[in-house]
Amino acid sequence: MSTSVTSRALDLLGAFGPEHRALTLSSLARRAGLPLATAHRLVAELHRWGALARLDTGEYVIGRRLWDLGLLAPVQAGLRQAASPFLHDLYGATLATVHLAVRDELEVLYIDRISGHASVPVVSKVGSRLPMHATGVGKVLLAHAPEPVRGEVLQRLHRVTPYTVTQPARLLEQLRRVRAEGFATTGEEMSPGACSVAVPVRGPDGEVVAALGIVVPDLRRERARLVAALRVAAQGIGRVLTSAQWKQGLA
Amino acid sequence: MSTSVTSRALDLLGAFGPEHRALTLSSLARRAGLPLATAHRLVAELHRWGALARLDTGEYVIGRRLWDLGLLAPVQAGLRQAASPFLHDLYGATLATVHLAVRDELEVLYIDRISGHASVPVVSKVGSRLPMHATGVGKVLLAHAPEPVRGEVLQRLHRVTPYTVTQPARLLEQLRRVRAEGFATTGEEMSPGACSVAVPVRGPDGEVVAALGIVVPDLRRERARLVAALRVAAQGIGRVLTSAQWKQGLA
DNA sequence: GACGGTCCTTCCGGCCAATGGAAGGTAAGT
DNA sequence: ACTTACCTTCCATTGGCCGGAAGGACCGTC
Repeated sequence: MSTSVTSRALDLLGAFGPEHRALTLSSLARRAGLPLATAHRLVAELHRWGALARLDTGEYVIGRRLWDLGLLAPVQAGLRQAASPFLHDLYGATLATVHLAVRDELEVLYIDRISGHASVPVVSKVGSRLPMHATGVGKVLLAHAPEPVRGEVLQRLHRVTPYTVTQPARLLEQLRRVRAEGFATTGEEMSPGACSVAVPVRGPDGEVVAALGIVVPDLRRERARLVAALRVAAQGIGRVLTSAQWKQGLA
Repeated sequence: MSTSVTSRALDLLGAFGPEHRALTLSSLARRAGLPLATAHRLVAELHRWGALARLDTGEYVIGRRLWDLGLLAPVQAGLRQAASPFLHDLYGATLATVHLAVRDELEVLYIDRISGHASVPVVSKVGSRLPMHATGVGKVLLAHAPEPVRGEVLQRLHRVTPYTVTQPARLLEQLRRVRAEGFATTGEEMSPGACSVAVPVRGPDGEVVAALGIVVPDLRRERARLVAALRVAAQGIGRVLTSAQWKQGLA
């Protein structure tokens, strides 16, 4: 055993997640694998510092101080900053949910998002990770990912909705077309009633550094217009991405 | 002394701030008031867990794992979510930098922000805190703050630019007008070349829960139109803010 | 090429702070 | 009144933390 105090405290923080935003002391202890008394002491300390806050129900949640800290993280800061205005343009032109995402290991990491009043409800949130084979931005990133990654992902095509592509051969063919045509689409493959289009964002050296996508209820009618708008925005982002700003993002 | 290990680790994290996003090991140790060897051990542990990341320069920055955690914090989550679409509308209508802010003790805390291509460069950032007496959103929040808070703030009107209002009597008169007219303005009081207009966002019970503001290079020409647009957006946000969604935000 | 500076990393024995079982208190459900 | 589940406090034991010191890497400067 011999786990250090620090790592225990961190494990308590790690017990929080998208599915577990509010936890009682005892569930925190359980999830972190700590004796209740120990968890109690550590949680009290985290709470005193402001890393955790306590709701009036007695449950603990991530505190404001960690929110502050999180915002300081240089997670693709250069990319986010460069892309922000273009995302707004794109939203203005389409009034659809707009996504900016990068690849994180075998998943898609959503870096920024805009959704308006009438947008289709979608699962994604800034900071959330979703499977690559079932999202528009995911397919774009997968199509341009290094071969080993693609291999790994193709082995684990789990079904999300009835329309999710789960046959490796079929997905491979789609990826080929993504590279050839320069955009990817999905049709209710991640969540019912949501279709998406996405294009690659290319950095100064021409390599794909991110994907830009939008989610709409129906794709058939104006795919051409959407792809055009996406391309304009993606090119704009790429132009702004000088290597100076870009170096900040870390793996 | 007798500072616990955990609080020492947290102090190391607390050494980061808007002005100090990247720190070397030794400056971390200095800022946290820890012996180098101790800091080294703790930082290594934080790094291993992913709370800190290391740039290729050897400096440490806040890591992705803390970014993830921070996004889980329910810091005005209900408000942010409710307001988001209206912020975009507002940006679309004005093409100016748009701010959503709440009061945090004696300062303004920026909850969300949109800035486009041509917007005036401004200091604010999501998560940053600025003085209330020199910003549009600040004046709105101050005008509707409880008396003790207003008293405190009026005693500390430090000058930021040559145009900053530093006479308590004059600011009080402005706040009176803010309450009467329903909007606040600033003219280069926080940063040169930036003027702002802001209006209150009222919750279900009519109390002021946030402020909505925009920053423009010049105010004289279309103040009326901007105020009108702001009011529409603020009312929209207020309407969406059911008490159910609102309870999440914590002090 | 020796020197002064700043940085990072490793080591290890003394000592003190973290540990966690146990007991007591609260609250809700049966 | 019993049961279950939660939170909080206490304290004797002990094992992990502490941090001075030593060593190494990497600048620039003389």
